[in-house]
Amino acid sequence: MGSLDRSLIAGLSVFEGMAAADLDRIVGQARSMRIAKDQPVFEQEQDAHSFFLLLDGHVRVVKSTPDGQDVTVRYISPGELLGIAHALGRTTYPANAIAAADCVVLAWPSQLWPTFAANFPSFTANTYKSVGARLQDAHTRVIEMSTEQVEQRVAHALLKLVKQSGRKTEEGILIDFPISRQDIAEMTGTTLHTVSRLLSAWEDQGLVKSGRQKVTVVEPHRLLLVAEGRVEKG
Amino acid sequence: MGSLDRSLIAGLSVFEGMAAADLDRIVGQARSMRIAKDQPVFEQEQDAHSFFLLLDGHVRVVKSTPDGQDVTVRYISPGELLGIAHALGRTTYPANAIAAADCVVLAWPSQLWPTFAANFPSFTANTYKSVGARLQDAHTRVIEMSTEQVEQRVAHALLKLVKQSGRKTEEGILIDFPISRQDIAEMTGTTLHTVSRLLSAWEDQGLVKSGRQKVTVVEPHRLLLVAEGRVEKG
DNA sequence: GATCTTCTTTGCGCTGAGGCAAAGTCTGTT
DNA sequence: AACAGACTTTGCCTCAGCGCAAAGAAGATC
Repeated sequence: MGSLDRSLIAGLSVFEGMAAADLDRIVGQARSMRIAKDQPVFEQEQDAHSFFLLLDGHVRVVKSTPDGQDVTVRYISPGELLGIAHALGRTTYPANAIAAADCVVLAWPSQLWPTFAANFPSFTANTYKSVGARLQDAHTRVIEMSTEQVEQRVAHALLKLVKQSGRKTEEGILIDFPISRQDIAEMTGTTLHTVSRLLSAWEDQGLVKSGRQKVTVVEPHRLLLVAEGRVEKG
Repeated sequence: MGSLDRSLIAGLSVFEGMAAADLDRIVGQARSMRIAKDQPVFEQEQDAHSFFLLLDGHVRVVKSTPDGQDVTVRYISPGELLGIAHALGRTTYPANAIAAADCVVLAWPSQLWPTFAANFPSFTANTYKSVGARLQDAHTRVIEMSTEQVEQRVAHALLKLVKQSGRKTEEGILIDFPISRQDIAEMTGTTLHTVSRLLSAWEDQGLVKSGRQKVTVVEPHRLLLVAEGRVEKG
């Protein structure tokens, strides 16, 4: 596996406040893996043997319902942990994690977690801080689903993706990995048809430009107005 | 405040696996408080000065949207922690916690959290385990909101309340604290009108009995069928 | 026991958004 | 360059569930 060194992880928020020697000790126990687009990082119900850090690429976390519908729980960007089931007292993964683009991850055996927790208090604290943020996000999601119309939810979802993985282009801000209408529908609790209609309408108004598995937000400010429901239908 | 002793908390799952002496040390630093029905335990945005353990009663955790709608995040039963913002890296409470019935809580200053985390590893692990369960619940909630009809969601909500706070009576299982149609609506992302209509229909079919701020589930099994969408409308 | 307040029920009309169906478009492959 | 497969667009119809409105209980208060 060759030379993993701390430069891979130094500077990431989960490792904030840690000594270089500790980073070395942590990286030293990791295994680096490449995961091709559309391949799983881990799967729902599977024994949670490892936890991961995404170094490059994008991962989609999806839960499948008994009757076969998929709901996207979150998208993961480089620098974030995933699969930390053991840190939350679970022994299996609660969802499927699928590479939304080619990825590079670091993997640690889950049994290292207790040791890490005991020896690297700021790593632990940072990790739980990010768990707190996820819980927060999940609640925000519930609130959006409870109180907003589909149009607002889709707008919010795009803005979140843009913030998290936006890349500036001359046309606007591009969501920097392939994402289909269906994917957006699974994030917002609607159908690909409705998402398609919304994107078409927004394109007519000059808010976004979109194509096959590709969305560019042209006017984030106006899209935010839509997200906040402060725009009447035209 | 008098004599708090470990018998108050021994046996609760968050304190599982802890020595009696440690329980004493923990309880010794707590303050016990009574909170009357409809009074706040803590409020959204407020500085998270303390974290709490509910000893008796029921607490409703509610988030308010900017435009004044309320969404209930969860109901808390005796034995559960609440307000552990600091353990998740936050300095303010993320929501309002309101006594749904008269309550007794223990309170610890938040600044004790790091000490507890360092000195009582199994308490810490148990706490994060319960956070994991909450995250799980929140995701389940998102999935329900995404894939189920209102009828199923309300049925699921009632079953969850029954499981969590049900008391057997001769008529069925009573949800053991006052809960209005509005409260149920805020848990399920619908309106009190729709909840009222559903309860009326279910009452006609003999699934539940309900009254002012009171719901009794008469036939949990049949209600579960409704929750799972395996029943056609009659 | 009369009044007030809060909670609940129910009727009616409307509409946002889903289901179905079919056609269009893009990409990679042979 | 034609084909296959995957993704997207759009039209039309339908209906679950919301908004509005008004009336009906059940407690609470004095």
